Amino acid sequence: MDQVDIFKALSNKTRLQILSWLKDPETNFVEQSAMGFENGVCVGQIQKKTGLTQSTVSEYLAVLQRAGLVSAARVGQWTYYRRDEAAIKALLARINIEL
Amino acid sequence: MDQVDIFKALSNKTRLQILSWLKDPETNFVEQSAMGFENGVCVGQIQKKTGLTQSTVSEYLAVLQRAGLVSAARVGQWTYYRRDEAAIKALLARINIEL
DNA sequence: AATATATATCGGTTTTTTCCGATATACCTA
DNA sequence: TAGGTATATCGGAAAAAACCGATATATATT
Repeated sequence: MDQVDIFKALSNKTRLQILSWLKDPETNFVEQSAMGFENGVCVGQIQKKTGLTQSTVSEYLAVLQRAGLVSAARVGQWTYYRRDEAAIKALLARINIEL
Repeated sequence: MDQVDIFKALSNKTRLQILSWLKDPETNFVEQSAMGFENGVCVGQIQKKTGLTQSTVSEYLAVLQRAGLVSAARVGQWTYYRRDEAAIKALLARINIEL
């Protein structure tokens, strides 16, 4: 994934919000507390919070994943997304040098 | 200028290249060496290097400027653009915290 | 097997971005 | 003032992104 595509992934208000929410799932996705956040947050919870349709949010999560900013884990019928902190850190390091 | 718009400004290969070239004008814009780089690099030099049309490059520089990434200085018939290092630094600091 | 739930994918409409050529504006020089 | 050069702006065609609803797929449950 090249730099331009990473910036494109970040060029959308909703996607930036999702990334931000995923920094603190306990606070931002209270409904999921019962099942815990070990694997991240499932699509449905994120979708509800954005107010956009399921298909749109699914696509947005795919964009973030292709950019390497989040990772996905399928568990049963759910797909959980979480930030890929290592990748984000690496990206920041790179941007700090290159920009 | 909000975060999304800054990322949008960075979501284009040519604009990223321009930003990168402007880090080292002496190396990247040899033709302008005679007049020096005190005020930055003039549009024509940048345009030549991109291979795009004059109007496109002018618009791209305006996008970078609106994002606060470069500043412009008119001198005679020329407009010189240069990186706004302070703004870029501030942006990086913010991204490092918020992303 | 049948039904239900969660997510992904597909096809389409609308909006935005990319890039162009033509033209306008600003400045410089004779 | 007239003509030349540098840049900005305008109008538009083509490509990409932002969404959506409908449908497909995967898993779970009965």
